[in-house]
Amino acid sequence: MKRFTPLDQDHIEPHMCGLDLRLYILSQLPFFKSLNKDQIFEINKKFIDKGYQSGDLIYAEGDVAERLFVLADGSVKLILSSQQGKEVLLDVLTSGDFFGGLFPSSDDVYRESAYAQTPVCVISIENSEFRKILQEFPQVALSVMDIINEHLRVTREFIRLISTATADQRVAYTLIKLSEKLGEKSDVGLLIQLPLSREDIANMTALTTETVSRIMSKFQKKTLIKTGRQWVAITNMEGLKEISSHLIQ
Amino acid sequence: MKRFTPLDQDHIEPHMCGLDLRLYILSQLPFFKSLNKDQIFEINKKFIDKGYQSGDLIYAEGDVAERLFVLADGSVKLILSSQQGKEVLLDVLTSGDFFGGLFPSSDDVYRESAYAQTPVCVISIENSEFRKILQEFPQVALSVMDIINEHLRVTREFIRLISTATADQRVAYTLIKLSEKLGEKSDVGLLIQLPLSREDIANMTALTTETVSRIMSKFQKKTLIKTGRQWVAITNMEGLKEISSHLIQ
DNA sequence: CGTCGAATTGATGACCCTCAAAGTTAGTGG
DNA sequence: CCACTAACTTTGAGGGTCATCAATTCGACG
Repeated sequence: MKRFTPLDQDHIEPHMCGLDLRLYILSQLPFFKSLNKDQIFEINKKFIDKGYQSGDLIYAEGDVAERLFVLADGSVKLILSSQQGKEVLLDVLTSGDFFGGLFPSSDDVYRESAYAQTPVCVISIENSEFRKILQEFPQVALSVMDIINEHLRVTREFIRLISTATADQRVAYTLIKLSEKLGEKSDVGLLIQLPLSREDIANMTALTTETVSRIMSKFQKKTLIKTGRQWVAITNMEGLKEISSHLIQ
Repeated sequence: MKRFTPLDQDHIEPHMCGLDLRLYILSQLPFFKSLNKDQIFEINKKFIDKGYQSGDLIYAEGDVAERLFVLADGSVKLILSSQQGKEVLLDVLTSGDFFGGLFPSSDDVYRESAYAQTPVCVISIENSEFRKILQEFPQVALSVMDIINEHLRVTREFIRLISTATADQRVAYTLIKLSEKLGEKSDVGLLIQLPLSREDIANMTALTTETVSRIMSKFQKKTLIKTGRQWVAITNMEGLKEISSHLIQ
C-alpha cells in the first residue's frame, strides 16, 4: 500500500518573508498587544527578516547570543547536544514563538541550538535593542516574563514525565502535547502538522529510536494512532490519554 | 565510631523573623538593587513575614497562588509529586530566592509544593501587589525576568542530565551543583550545608534511594566524598568532575 | 527503477528497579 | 543515662525495561 505523506508541505516563497509578514507578526504577538500601531511600526524598523530551508542551523549553542528571534512562519526545533551524538529536543516552536538571546549581558551565549524543521521565516532584533523596548514598555516586559515563566512550568512538567513515567507513557504524553500545539483535523485523524521522525520523538522522550518505533507500532496496532514516515496522526485521543493517565494535569 | 552530623543546625529564633530581617533581605535582593532606601521601605510595608519549622508545608501544588514568597533564612525545597508516592525534587532554595505565585491571573494555582527543609523565615507579598511593583519599576521586572530565564536554562540543563547521563554521572553532577550553592569549607571537606537524605538525592536525579546509596558508598570508598546520615561533604572535587565529565559546561 | 534515509524487527544483555532484610543513627522518654 | 523506637541507610538477590547491535524492510524522490 502506497501512502503519501498527509502533511502540508507548502514551501515558503521568498516574497513571504518580508515587510508585510513582519508587521503582521509583530502586531499579533501577545507581548506586543499593549502597543499601538505607531509603536509597532517603530519597533518593526529594528527587526530584520530572514528565511531558512528545512534543516538549516539558525544558531548554535555556544555562539555569542547577539539576537532575539521571533518565528514568523514554519517550525523550529531547539536542541541540546551532548557528546557521542546524543541530542535532547527541548521544544518545537511555531509561529509567534520567540527564541534565542535574551540576556542581561551582551557577551552571553546561546544555551541551545536552533534548527529549521520546515522552511521558515524568522525575524530578529538585537538583544540590546529588545531590552530597550522592555524597559520602555513595562507591560511588554511583564508579558515576556509571563511567557518565560510558563516555559519554565512546562519544562518542569517535562522533568516529572521523564523522571517517573514509562516509555509508553512518555510517548503517549508527547504525542498529545504535540497535537495540542500542532494538531489539525484531517482524513487520517488529528494530524500533527510537522515533519517528525522517530528519532525526533526519541530525543523528546529520552528514549531510543528503536524503542519509539516499537511503541508506535504497538499504538498503531491498537488503532490509537496512524503513522508513517515523518508523520503521526492521532485517531483515538481517549486511548492515548488513558495510557498517559495521571500525567495529564 | 560515632560521628555527629557536621551540619550547622542553628534554629531560627522567633525574633529573627521580623521587621529588621525583612528590610535587610529586601534591600539585598538582586532585583531590588535599582531601588533606593525609601522605595524599599515603602515596598516593605506590603510584605509580611512568617516562620516555619523543618518539614512544614509552605504551600501545596494546586492551591490558589495568592502570594509570592522570598526566602529570608533557611532552605526550602520545591517538589512535584506524582501518583504512587513518587516525588521530583525540582530545586533547593536558599536565602534571597523567590518562589510561589507570579502569575498574570489571580486565579492561577501553584505548580509545585514548597516545604521547609530547615527552620525557615519567609517573607511574602500578594501576587497582585508584586505585579504592581514590576509595572512601576521596569528595571525590577527585567531583573526578575532574567532570573526566571536563568532558572529555565538550569532546568533544561537538568533535562540533558537525566536524558543522557548514567546514574554515577547524575549523582556526581548533582553533588557538585549542590556544593556550588550550599558548599562550606569544614574539617570533613566541602560540606553541603543542608540536611540531605539519600531519598532527596534520588528525587533530584530520577533514581531510587537504594541506587543512590550504592553509588554514594562507592564514591566514599574512592574517597571522593565523606557522607553520613543526612549530610554529604566533597573531599575530591576533581574526581567528581572527572565522573560527571562533559556534563559540566 | 534505483537509491538513500527512515523505520521495523529480533536477539542479547546491561543497568537500574523492586523487594526484602538487616544495620545504623538520632532522638525520646523512662 | 540508657534503652527504645522510628527513620535513615546499607546490602543482597532477582528480574524487568529499555539500550545496543545488527539485519531487513519500507517509502520518498530523483
